[in-house]
Amino acid sequence: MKRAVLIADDHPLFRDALKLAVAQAVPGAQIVEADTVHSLFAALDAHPDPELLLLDLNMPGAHGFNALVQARANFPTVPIVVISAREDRSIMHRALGHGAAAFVPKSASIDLIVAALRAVLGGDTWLPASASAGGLDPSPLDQQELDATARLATLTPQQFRVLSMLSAGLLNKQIAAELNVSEATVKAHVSALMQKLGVSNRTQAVLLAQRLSLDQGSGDSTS
Amino acid sequence: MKRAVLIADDHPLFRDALKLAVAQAVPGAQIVEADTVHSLFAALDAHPDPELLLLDLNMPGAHGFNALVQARANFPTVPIVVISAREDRSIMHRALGHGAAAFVPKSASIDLIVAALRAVLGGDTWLPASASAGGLDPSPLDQQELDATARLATLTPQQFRVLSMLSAGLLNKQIAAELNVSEATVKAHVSALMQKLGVSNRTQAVLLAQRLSLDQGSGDSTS
DNA sequence: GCCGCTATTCGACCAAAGTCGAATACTGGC
DNA sequence: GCCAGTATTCGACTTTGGTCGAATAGCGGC
Repeated sequence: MKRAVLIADDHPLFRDALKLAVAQAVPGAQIVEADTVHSLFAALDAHPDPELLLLDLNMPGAHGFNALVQARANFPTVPIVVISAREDRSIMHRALGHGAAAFVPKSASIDLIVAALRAVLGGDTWLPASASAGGLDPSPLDQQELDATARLATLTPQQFRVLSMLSAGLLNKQIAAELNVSEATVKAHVSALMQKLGVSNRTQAVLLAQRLSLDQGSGDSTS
Repeated sequence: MKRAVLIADDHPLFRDALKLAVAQAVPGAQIVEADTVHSLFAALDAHPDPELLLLDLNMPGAHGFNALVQARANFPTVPIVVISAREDRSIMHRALGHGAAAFVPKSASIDLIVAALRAVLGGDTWLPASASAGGLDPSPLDQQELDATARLATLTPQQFRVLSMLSAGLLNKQIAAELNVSEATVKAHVSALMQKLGVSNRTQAVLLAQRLSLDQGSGDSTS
């Protein structure tokens, strides 16, 4: 059986465009589509070792780099090409910092996308020319953010699910019902993930998770 | 005793510029300065009924519209002129939506600032020309955000302090020590503010508070 | 196969969070 | 001054959250 290529984007038209690009870069590939974060992970469970994952940062259920970080944590071997409508250099470098193999702006031409996919399949990383143009810092990727990402990456799949439910403000009881386990189990997961994240209560865990979820472009402080 | 004019900005040079403007608009005014959110509220306690408050959105301790909302909640009668380095129309209208009487970009000339101060002292609201230029929507100010702001505005001063400490991930015990009250009191405040915010546990309260703290300009979804 | 490692699960126990009722104090209107 | 409404405070009780120790299951290496 051929290894699959996963396309995760909530916009059908854009998925079609990506399919064209994939067909050129990986002739005969089995293409699997997802339009939400939930269906993406369902697809990943069904195809645990895809050749490539094309991931839109702005999908229903996706907040900031959460989906990327979670995918990287659970399927570390899958090369991920991040797609986004935002094109600032900051977000490109942060995507790579979070483990993406390439960043493709939605405004890119098919040819450019194909070039990116080929580079990634060859084991390279890839960025559009605009990412390095303009000089200035190559984005040190905020130390706190790097740290937080490293911690998040050590979470197990279940712990990830629990954390995301924590971040929705759910009670342990509700999480237990959702996951069909006992409340004791949820508590154990919460304890474990809090230790990994280096925090001492659920609120701090949620706060840490939130920091990765929001792309506050900011960059103010001019006077 | 003359009523005071408060200037809250962390940049000394810019405070000087604002002082010049205030001196022109309110001759002989007693000017009180603050460079952090903390010192701003100390100044408000010392001068509970200032004639005017000039507030920079980007100060140490200030996250998003929090300082503005908190000041409005505790000192509803004080007209507030918001200062910011950001100049997008969105932020201007949101500032007014959160109760500011005027919005002044940091790039504005002294004359413009004076005009704004005079308008506010006369009871008017004031926006730079660029706020209405460019057509498009007059900013419906996200329904959720309006709602959250309305709820936050009903909090008492103590409840506000408690909420901000909740948002730092502190335990009730730590908050109690900080405020020199018993843990039971903190719990009572937490219960009260949760009811006002329409949430059922501290994590949800923190989540709601966070939503107002981050100005993620976003506005994506182009394909 | 056997062993060590980790993920997942759980129950029992203690600590923290949240509810309820109530007392005190302060404010603004009459 | 008096009253109504609200802010602030607290103790007692209940619910939820978090720790500890432990059992089971799966996975990769030797």
